[in-house]
Amino acid sequence: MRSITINDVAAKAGVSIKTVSRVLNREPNVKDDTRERVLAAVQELNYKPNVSARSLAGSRSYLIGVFFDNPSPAYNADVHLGAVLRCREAGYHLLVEPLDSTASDFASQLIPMLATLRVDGVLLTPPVCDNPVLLDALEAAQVPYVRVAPDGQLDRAAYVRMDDRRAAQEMANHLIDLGHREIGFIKGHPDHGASHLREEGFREAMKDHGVTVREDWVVQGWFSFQSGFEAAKDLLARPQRPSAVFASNDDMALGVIAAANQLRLTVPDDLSVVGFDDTPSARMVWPQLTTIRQPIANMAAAAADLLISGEMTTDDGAPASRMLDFELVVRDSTKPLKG
Amino acid sequence: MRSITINDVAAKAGVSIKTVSRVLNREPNVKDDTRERVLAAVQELNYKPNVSARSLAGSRSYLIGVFFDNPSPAYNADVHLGAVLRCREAGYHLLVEPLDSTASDFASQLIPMLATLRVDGVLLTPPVCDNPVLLDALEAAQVPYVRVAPDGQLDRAAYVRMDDRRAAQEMANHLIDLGHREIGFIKGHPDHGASHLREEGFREAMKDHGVTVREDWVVQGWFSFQSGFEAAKDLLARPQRPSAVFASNDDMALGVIAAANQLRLTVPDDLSVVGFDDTPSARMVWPQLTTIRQPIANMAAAAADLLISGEMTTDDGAPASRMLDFELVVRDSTKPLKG
DNA sequence: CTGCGCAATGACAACGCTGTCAATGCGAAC
DNA sequence: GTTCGCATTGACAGCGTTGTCATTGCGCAG
Repeated sequence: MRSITINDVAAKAGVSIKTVSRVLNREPNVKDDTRERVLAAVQELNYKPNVSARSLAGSRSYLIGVFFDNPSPAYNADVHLGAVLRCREAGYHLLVEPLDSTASDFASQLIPMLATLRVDGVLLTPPVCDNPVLLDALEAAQVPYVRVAPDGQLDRAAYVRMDDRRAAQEMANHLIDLGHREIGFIKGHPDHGASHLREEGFREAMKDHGVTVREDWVVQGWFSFQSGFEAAKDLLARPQRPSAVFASNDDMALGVIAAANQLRLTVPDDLSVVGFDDTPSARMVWPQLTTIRQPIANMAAAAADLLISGEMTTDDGAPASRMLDFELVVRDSTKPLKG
Repeated sequence: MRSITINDVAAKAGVSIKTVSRVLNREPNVKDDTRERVLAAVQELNYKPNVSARSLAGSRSYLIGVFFDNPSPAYNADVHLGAVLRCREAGYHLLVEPLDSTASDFASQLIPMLATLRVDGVLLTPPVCDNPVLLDALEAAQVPYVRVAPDGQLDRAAYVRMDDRRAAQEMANHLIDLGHREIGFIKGHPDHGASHLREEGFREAMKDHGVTVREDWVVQGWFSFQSGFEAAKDLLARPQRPSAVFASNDDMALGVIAAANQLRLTVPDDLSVVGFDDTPSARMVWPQLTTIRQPIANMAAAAADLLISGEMTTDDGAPASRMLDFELVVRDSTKPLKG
């Protein structure tokens, strides 16, 4: 099956291949008349340019890499989906590259890969988006990259994120609006910037409503089910216990629900529980979890956008960035405090 | 950053570029001496061939596509991971292509994509691996493909799978070994071949041990949490209820646990529950779920292997296939029947 | 009517590799 | 010593596109 080349199109449209190339690449200086004739031929022959030839001849590869080392498959899947969809619109394709950032030869594995592929850019998701070794390597290889939900070094490169702080604030407001005052909080992994933002948001909401945070009800967690389970068993076994628990992510919130079940507490009657992330598991329990939906796919799409359009810096030279909206998803794990 | 080309290597090794190419592609008729000299130069310069140039000049693209339309992100992630790892070893890269098989222009979207990319092969996962439109399109475009865990039409093309039937049998054996005789079964989505295999395995194990299957305890589910939840609420509310429930997948098993919790039944004390798949959520509940771990990543790796090696048919012309081992994962949701 | 300037188009090399085929080297057979 | 055959190597032409630069066409000022 010999496939259709630019020559076939050129012949059919009665122009040179270069003119076809110009039309395809939206270059200026083509008469409208000619352009239409070419497009018609393209359509009729169902011509699709050969990516390999394009990238060999030109500067772009029409390939975007996604690097990740995230334990949550749901997160990765959302990133892929969002990015793929946007890429497809622009004729790009997505190359996925799981990374093992714990490996010592991590970076030395990477650079050759970049050299082989000549991707037009890469999309970095947590936690690799905050790996300085990786960022250095990318910059050294002059590969453009956009970070999704980075923790810090925001002035280093373009990024897309959501407002964790304000989301946590809204979540806390939700609990307070339901009448809760005795609210426990389970912190996330201290190495994750989001942990701190979420805690800050929680504290801010409490302060705004003049509710005191009981520090002995603020306990450390590690973003894992197990850590949430144990933190909750500790918290809920005390003589005085909160009427609501705000876990910094869903996995821990599920741990809280499991612990409550074990202690014969009914959620949400005896205890309201909220999480953060809206992972698939959040709906795999009863009661289904009230949580914050991160716009992961949209963030990835926005990141792909920046990469494809090349708008990696603002006019004044600072890294471009996008802040996307989250969504408070109220389900069955929260309930107004009984009179 | 001009990158290193085959010319640089050839110059350094003092041979022609064609000889370098021979070494790199493991072609015969190169003196050991020469080969070593070339490899040394490759090593020293850290040369990596340009994929675009390779695929333009040669027949292979060193790209493998993964098509999927699976609602479970964890499943997809495992597939990607397994495939990527194997691909990387062989210098291949993975292109992910989520498909929307419900879209009407599904196939017409697809063919151009294949034409553009010239992938060396594609990996098909459920449910798209059983989509006849897709298979037809791939065959028409002469794109080799390997199916992971296909339902039927096994003589059509190469595939990799596990023994759902025997896995279900072992799972049932586990329950029977624990002393359970009153076992409920929640069927999976009737359109999925695995549903039937799992049910058969269950029935076979029961028969082997001379235990009668109570047909009123065999209820229909749809592989979703909700369907498991509702099936279990029905099943467990009856005057006579089973001492164990075998759900055809984890999502439904989690539904069973949730229903049990709601009915104030303690798992596993009052009821043993088992699932199938070992999804991440299986560990996000208490008690953690006894289940079957599918070798998803390994299946994907094996599929990539077949694609890369080109061993798509056996010597007698039949499609190649691989059957991989599963694993029974015993956790906390099963317990010996009391007295 | 001529000439200038810019828009529109095309010819051709280059991208980095592989496939084809010719050239060379070398040992064995005569 | 010659010749033949095969193992080894290299020269060169593509692969299908884009970049560069030359050429053509055309409207408008002089």
